[in-house]
Amino acid sequence: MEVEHLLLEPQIEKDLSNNIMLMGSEHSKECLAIEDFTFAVDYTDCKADFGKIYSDAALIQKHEFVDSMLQGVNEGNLHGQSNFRSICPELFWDNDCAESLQVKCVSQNTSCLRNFRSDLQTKSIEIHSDAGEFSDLSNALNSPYDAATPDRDAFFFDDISTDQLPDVFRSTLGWDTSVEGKQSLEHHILFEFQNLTEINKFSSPSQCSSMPNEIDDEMMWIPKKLFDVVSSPFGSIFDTTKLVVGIGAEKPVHCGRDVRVGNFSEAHKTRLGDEDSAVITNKRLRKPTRRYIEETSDLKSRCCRETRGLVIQKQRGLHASRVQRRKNAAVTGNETIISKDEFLTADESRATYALRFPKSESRNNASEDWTRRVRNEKSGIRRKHHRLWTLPEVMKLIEGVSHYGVGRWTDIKRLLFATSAFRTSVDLKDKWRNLLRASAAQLHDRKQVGPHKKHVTLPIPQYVMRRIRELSAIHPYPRERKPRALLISSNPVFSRSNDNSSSGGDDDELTEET
DNA sequence: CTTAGGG
DNA sequence: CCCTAAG
Repeated sequence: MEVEHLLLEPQIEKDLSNNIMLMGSEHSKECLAIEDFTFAVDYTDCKADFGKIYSDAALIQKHEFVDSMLQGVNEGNLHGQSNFRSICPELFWDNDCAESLQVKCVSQNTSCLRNFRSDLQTKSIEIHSDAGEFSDLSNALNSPYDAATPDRDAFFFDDISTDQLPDVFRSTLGWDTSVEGKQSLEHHILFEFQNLTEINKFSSPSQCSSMPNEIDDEMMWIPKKLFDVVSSPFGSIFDTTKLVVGIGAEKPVHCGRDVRVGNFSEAHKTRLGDEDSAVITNKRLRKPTRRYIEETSDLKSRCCRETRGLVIQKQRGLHASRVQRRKNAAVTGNETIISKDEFLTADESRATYALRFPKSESRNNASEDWTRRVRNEKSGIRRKHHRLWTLPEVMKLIEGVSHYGVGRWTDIKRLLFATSAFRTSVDLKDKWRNLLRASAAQLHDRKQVGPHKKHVTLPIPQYVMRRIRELSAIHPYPRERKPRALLISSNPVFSRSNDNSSSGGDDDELTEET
């Protein structure tokens, strides 16, 4: 039943005008209001106010979109996908859990209204649109709109010093960045953070398993400019209506694993030889772990797709400074196994967008990063599957716990992490345990040590921490480590009352510890 | 197979 | 993140 209502047809249907109307300015408030404000309270008293940050952008984006749709309707010679998304950035739920309206910009000749994939809660239609006027996030952040909300970034980066930003980036997004400069980094983080959602969407196993490839082809083209800038503070995973609208691309970026690369093959064959790109070997250096095998087979079955891959040893982060990566050795996986398609994808993407998206290859095969290995490390036993938890994932986990309660990890995994093959239910459990510890430790830290503890780990926003604590009160973690004194003291007392005759004096030794 | 818990 | 006991 949980799933059933997710499969319901959204009200937004084939009628294009309805779609336009829905996104019109006069309806913006309804759009923002219909959602379940799970974090409404937090918004009001929290600095890291994503809602305020992004709601503005959302409105702007809606206006922009409507405008250009009305203006450039007849000029569409683009074949790109437009994604217009209005969701809460901290609620980057998988799209399985929400309805998505996808508006596609196609050429005039092929224009038609088409609704497919309704079984996936994704409404797709094709319209005319000239996306040339759309700006990407960088522009948006520097646009006149910025004046209205000059410091919306500041909400998020308030407490983060400049030299910590790279760490913040890495822990939030899961990979390193080479961007330098406070402003650039902040924008970069925000941008990548948003893009993350889009990637998750496209790596949905339901898509690859149930959708014909030819449709995937279209679905996977990511617009060159701004494909996911907008967010607004609404939505819980279970009743979120996402308006996914993006901007058409002149040159498509390939993203995700579920797509045919098409005629890129030749170009990539040559590219494979480039010293810059990668060294390819046919063998795997280590025997795969059990987990690796499981995940591989899991992916295989899910995607009904050939998974015969190449083993690619490649330097990640070609554009990042080595020094910086060395510092974060634990996260620096140099050995990556990805399928051929994915590699090609990444390469193409990097070649095209190296300047703007230095790490776009990481993002593009983010769904495959679970195959990453951590090499060397002082001969130490490294974790072969270390994949940092991103903030969106943490938010999903929290929402899952709030809906299911603690302990129903497989349920949470099924509904919220269905697209994340690398997150097992055990991982969710572990992460929750760690989150509890972190949230508890944070309280202590305030009183105790200095304010600067060096954000090596993901800087979880305060409101997230608060929510975790709320949940931990509602759903106490099973047997969360009691102080040892309690355990020791309780047992002897109990046994003494029942067992007077045999052991009288010995008990005192044990109970002394109280 | 899932969950809890130790490491 | 890994491993394993227990149900």
